[in-house]
Amino acid sequence: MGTTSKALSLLSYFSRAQPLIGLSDMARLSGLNKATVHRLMGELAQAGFVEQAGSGREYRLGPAVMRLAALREHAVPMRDVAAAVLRDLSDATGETAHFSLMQGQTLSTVAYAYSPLHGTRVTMEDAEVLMLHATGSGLAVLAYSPPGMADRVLAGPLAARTDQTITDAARIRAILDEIRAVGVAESVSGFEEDVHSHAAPVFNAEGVAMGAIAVAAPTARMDAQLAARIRAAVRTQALRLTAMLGGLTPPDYPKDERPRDAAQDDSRAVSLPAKG
Amino acid sequence: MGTTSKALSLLSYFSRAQPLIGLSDMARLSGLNKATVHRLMGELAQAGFVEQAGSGREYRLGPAVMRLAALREHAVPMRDVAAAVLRDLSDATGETAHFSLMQGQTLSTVAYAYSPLHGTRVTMEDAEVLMLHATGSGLAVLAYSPPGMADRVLAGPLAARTDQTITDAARIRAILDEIRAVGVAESVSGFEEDVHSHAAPVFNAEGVAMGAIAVAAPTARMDAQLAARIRAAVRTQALRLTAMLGGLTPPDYPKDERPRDAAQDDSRAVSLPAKG
DNA sequence: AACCATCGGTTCAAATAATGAACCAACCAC
DNA sequence: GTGGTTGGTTCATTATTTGAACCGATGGTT
Repeated sequence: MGTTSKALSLLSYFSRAQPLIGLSDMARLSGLNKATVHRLMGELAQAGFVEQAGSGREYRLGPAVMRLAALREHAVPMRDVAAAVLRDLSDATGETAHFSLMQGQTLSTVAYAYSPLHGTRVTMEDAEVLMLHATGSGLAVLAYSPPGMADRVLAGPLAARTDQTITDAARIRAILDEIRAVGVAESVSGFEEDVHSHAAPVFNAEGVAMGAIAVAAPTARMDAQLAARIRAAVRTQALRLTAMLGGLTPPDYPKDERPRDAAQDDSRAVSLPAKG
Repeated sequence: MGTTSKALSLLSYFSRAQPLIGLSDMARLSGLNKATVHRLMGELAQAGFVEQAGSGREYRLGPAVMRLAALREHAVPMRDVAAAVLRDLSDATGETAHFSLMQGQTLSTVAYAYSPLHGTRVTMEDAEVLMLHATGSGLAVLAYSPPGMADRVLAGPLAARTDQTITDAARIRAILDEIRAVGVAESVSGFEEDVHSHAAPVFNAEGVAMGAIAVAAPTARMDAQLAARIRAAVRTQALRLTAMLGGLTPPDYPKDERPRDAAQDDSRAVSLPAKG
């Protein structure tokens, strides 16, 4: 790993939960020597990527990222494009819609839209990181990533966010096959309790999944009818968003939703009917 | 300069005008060896800070900056805070208001607000870089930066954006003194033709200028009355924004707008009355 | 079709920058 | 005081970065 990668990796330790990180903490988190971290943070600070917070001498993300983000958004107005699609998607389903993008090894939320239809809804956080094996979006992306990708992720430790998170690699592999057969992924309470999400992949110009859009609904509200409506809508809108972002939906992506049995699995249901 | 700084400096060559940069171009722009640039861009790409655009193999800013920006904005909601202040400022003046922050050696626009009052208005670009010697905001910041700062900037080449840009270092030094006497900076057509801007510094917790807010109006609309209203408003709102961002307005900052002669300079007017 | 100037990308010995254990001084809780 | 922190520094050792030269491919010119 090059020095630059190390420096950039330091930035990834900042999160919503931990916006301020001290020198020693950063050294511990990254596993790098304190002197090394000090120098790297110094360089990052000089470039404005981090700054030292007023009171303590802890570091936080700096203003330079704001400038770069504005330029990125101007060059690739993904967020705006996605916002329009998400609005349609949440209108069509009456539930929360969100769009997440792969960045390195993680999936992070780019935009979301709520529906005013119900008083209760699934809420999202800006820039939330979604676990690949425990969310509908993550599974949708894994199903349509290069083979090595899923292998790498499933080889690593699979943390359980809830007691319904599936952490068995073999079972997940089977689920990925099922997703590929239908084009839509599903997760019930795998990431947050009482959240049932459906997701479909969004492809880049090479036909590889670069992210996913999803609809997240309270499990209490989910039934066969709503699920069918959501699957159809998320599928349609994913195709549309892929096109709008200049991506290419691969030829082997299922052409249209197949007829499904109305019967749902029990509460632990996560997979889609394997039916081919 | 460390390797990390070199890598980060590459990111600064992306701009609104040049969102896509090829390998050879980047090597030329940065003055680094092509092989070096290739490796650094590779590391930046791996971390998601840049990506290679679909068609050519040129680079552009990547999705990672979006995520970091969302976290930064969550930790330090400057943009939101500034947006409210700018709204008030543009309402009070009927003209375009904007807020810019120092990042390294340059001043870049963070947020702006338009007034619906007039059909013609000064328009802003996201993340625009403002020249320190040629804009009201830049002069306001220079006037309230550590002494070395102005020396460094004025020692370098002072480019003329328009034929009314002041490029004489001695003259600018005199103008900075005048700004310090009144607390508000002014620039007429120094950056864009037919734009008259007034600016006031925004201070950080150490009492050093970290940026400026400004009101930009078409020169055709500027008269003594409007100028007086703008000066008062930009001053008030700068004090307010400094407070809201946890900054400290230094004790020697002029307490209130002094009575001024109604007489304006001729068209080349840029300085404020030196009166002390 | 030959030519020339690009382009992005690669190679490898030489040069340079990164590294980390040990060491500060300052701060805080006890 | 004492012990365990903190952020920050030093410098000999080590490993990474560097850049001239070199690819093959592409695209325009003659």
